[in-house]
Amino acid sequence: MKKDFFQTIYNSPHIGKTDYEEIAKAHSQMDVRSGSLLLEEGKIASEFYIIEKGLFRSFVYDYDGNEVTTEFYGPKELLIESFSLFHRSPSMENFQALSNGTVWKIEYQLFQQLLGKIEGLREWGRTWATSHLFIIKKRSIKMLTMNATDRYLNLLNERPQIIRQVPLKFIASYLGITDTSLSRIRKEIVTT
Amino acid sequence: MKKDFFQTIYNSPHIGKTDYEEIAKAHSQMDVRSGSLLLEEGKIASEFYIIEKGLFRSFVYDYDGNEVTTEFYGPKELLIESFSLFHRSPSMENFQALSNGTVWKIEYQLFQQLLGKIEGLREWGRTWATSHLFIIKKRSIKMLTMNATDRYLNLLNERPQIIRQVPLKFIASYLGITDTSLSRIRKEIVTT
DNA sequence: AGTATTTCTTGCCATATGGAAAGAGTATCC
DNA sequence: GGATACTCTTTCCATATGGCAAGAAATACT
Repeated sequence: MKKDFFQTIYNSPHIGKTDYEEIAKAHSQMDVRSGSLLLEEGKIASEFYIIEKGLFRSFVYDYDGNEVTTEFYGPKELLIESFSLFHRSPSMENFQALSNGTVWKIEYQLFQQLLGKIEGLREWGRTWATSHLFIIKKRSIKMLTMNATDRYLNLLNERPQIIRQVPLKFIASYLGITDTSLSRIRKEIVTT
Repeated sequence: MKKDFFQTIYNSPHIGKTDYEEIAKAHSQMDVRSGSLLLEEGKIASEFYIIEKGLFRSFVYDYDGNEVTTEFYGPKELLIESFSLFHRSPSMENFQALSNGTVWKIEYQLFQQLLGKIEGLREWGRTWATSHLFIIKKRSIKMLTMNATDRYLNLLNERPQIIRQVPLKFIASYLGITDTSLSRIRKEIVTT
């Protein structure tokens, strides 16, 4: 059921049943084809997405114009560039579908209206923001303190399905190395 | 004037004069000696700080037990481990004074009360959270896309006073390299 | 099926960074 | 003023990672 899906996503003890119905109504379903972009660098995000089905990634361009994958996203995760969305400023990141999929989209204005009406949703937002901050901090610390092999093993452990479904070059740039190096690391691991 | 200070910190068009008086009253001044810790890993943050004077850093320990500096903080910046504070969970980070200084401290409970009373403060909080998220994302992208020399030059450009005042080993661990490497990089830059 | 495209691996060599240890320089303390 | 503890640089060598290019393997297209 549609309502249950949003209850899982916007999970908070202070959001009531009728609130979830209103939240559900504010989202619209959207099919996405593999490779398509849901947000492009430089544009202002006017909506965000909740993934129902499929695999996605966010990426930026480095100084040499190479794509650098910053995160992978799967079902029940949010595809949101919060700074661009809430500050109405150009996005730094790109969102791309890595497979065909289905997402639930919600417009900025509509979400702001819900935030104004539902205190529990504001609370959910604070929790999301602090948790997300925490996750990004942890990732950035890992980038600093672990070597490439350990980062790969860590990803393999935490998100095995990513490794299986995603082309090596995206995984490599996510780990901060070249696809050549990742290929060598894989070989090393297999033979160990 | 004390109130002006907090007006600069919690800057928001929707916070009134009397609100700022109440906010100012909720903070207490505290002198800090160089080297002392304001928060330790594993403890639950029960307060946060606004820096009036002095230089601070946050750091974590890597798998080998080495300290890794995650950020530097100067006057008018917040020393806050938001996840620990708002989720009442053990802190991942440590806060340390790198010089003698003065901070304004506010207790969790007191801040929660202010948040409950002042809508403008909640709005300020949302802005702070999204901006902070953005800053950390940018930093983590820099770690991925720039080499050590460029990261050093970038820091030198953005926060020259850090380079002048902070021991090289802290800067090195912030950049994700050893002090030996940073020393070599410095030499290379001077002769170029 | 057959061709084109993408993905992955491998080899060779260059460069960046690390680890350990020694020594020089600087600040601190009594 | 001298002892002590930091701080920073330097050297030697080891290891990790990158760049390029070729080829193999897998996948997509018609």
